[in-house]
Amino acid sequence: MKKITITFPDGSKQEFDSGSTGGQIAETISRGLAKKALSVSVNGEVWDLARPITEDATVKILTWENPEGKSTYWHSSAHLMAEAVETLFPGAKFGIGPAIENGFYYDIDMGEHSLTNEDLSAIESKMVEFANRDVPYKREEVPWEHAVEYFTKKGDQYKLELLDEFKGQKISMYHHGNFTDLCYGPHLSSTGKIRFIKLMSVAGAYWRGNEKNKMLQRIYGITFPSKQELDEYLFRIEEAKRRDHRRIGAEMELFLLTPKVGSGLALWMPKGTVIREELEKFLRDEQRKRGYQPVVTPHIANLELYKTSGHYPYYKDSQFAPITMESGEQFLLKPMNCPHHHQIYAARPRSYRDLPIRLSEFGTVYRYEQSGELNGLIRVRGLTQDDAHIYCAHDQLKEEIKQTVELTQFVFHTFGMEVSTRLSFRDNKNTEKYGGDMAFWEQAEREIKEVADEMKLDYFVGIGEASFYGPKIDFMVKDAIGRTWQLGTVQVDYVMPERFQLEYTGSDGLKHRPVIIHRAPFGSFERFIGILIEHYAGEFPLWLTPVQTVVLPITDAQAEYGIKVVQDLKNAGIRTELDDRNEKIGYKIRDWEMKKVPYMLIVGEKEKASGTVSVRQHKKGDLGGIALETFISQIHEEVANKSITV
RNA sequence: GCUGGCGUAGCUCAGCGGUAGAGCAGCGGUUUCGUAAACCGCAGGUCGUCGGUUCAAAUCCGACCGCCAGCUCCA
Repeated sequence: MKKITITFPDGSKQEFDSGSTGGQIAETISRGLAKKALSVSVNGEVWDLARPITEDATVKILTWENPEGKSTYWHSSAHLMAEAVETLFPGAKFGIGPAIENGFYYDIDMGEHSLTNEDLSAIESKMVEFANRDVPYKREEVPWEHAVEYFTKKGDQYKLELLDEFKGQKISMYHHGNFTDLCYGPHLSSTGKIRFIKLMSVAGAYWRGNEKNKMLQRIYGITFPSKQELDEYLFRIEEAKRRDHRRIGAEMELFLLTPKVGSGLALWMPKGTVIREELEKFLRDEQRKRGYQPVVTPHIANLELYKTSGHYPYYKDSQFAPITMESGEQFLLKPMNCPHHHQIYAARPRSYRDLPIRLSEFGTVYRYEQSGELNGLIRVRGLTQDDAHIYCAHDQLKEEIKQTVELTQFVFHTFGMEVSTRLSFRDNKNTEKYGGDMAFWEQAEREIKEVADEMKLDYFVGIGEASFYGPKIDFMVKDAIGRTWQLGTVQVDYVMPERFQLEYTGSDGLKHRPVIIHRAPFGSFERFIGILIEHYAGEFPLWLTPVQTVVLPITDAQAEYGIKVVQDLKNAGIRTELDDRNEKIGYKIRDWEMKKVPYMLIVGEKEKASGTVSVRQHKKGDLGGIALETFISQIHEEVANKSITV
């Protein structure tokens, strides 16, 4: 019998009979591992445990602890779900059914039938029943014609369409129970490993992600080997719901979205405005330190300006229609601040001595986002960017990029958010999406990568994520419950200087083109505050929170003292309210606890007599009595430090 | 924009062919109270809008509007 050498992740090697399977190899390592094994990585490719290995290979047994193992588990779950659907709805036609980050889905053409929640429960029960039969998943490799014949007979046009791409190749099919699917694999050894099943939702999805294609019904589900993990997952979903900025925003009266004003047009209420202004102040101060010059520009501009920039034709569909005057002049509600800033740059001849010029503006822009895209503050139609444009000479570019990256990182760290970095480059296969000379693009991408390397950023590259005028560095932040959001951006632009014929005179006396950096650490105040609300679950750090302290007199006898305390706090620049309602102290405490106010100052006879306040901290409880002046200086310190309480 | 689901009091929800309900919030009164809900009372809704079916529509049907989830898009 031929022998093969298997290399393990720790570098150790062992001989096996040729044709040994991943499952058998796992057995020789340990019983426990064999039991936990879901699939096996063979030379970096994920295989079924039952697939024979016939050549020397590097092998890693994959379990629930490995992303690839989870993926195998969920992919098999998708097949199990497909079997349940086919049993309950004969004639259903199947698109694709992959594992995703959290669980799996299957896109299904159900003909006229729309799936209901009852259907989902029925499918879920069927899945449990089928899983309990504990039948094996079997891989079979068949000639292409054979696969075509099978799906033709079954009438599954989607699978046939997929098969078109593999003409003449060997096709792998997977069988389990009464279900057969076209599939690369890999799969679990048997359905019995799938233990706890939850179908989450059903939604429409275009076949192959193309909106010209038919919309299929997509069922999302997730499965786990243990009840505990399922419960934890469901709990996380509840937690995300609890943090929903739309709910908290309404409860805390931060902002208002009403159809009476218009979809996606947020009104900032007094308390939300406090947060917004604190954020503005924070950034304004940081930018001033870094040599930015604030500018202000109007909300509309001549349409020609946006024809010059290229924004108008390119984003026509997502802009509010131009305003046409009787004279024939046309104006556009501004979708971008850049062309305005470019005009300020171009207002007079510039010397190399002036550069870099950093123009900043909290500029409000309007974009007609598709109705289905609107989402609370996260996606709106009127938004204010923390925008800036840096005009610099080419030899200043890398240093300027570095500074903007540093500013962005500083900003996110202030909020206690973990940042990861994506270099967003163009997709070479789809060049008509991008403006300008491709030589500039190559240069810009190279420079961005150099900066990222020099700064030792831990980055990944996103192909096809560039904007139409240049590559970007995008910052993805992780919030308090582990979700990632794309926020800040730094973009290098060689295109707009060309389009606007921007120039400066160099030390050589000749005209040169500047390079522009577009950057926005928050992105927009709307989106950023929406994310902050969810990140903090409405429990903002003291420097941001709309109401920092509330004074609670115990009875009317301390009302006057309460008023004095409130006034002292206000004089000290602390945002304070007085709760002199005729209610018991327990009631008031409960009320303000739910309003997430960081500090309650309870004043009774004792405090009145001694000129102190009894401090109760949100979620922490009674901290005891303290002199008012001491409390004020503690608050000042906490605000100045921008302490994070999460 | 597309597919599906949902629109009942400020909020959370019940009612699902036969005169619109509860809790919380609000307002009035009593109570003046020490660290997460005192008590009594009052008020509040053309049941998203418009049309249709019916003796009768919050309830059934249709269109529109809005919201939610997903898809597509995101300068």
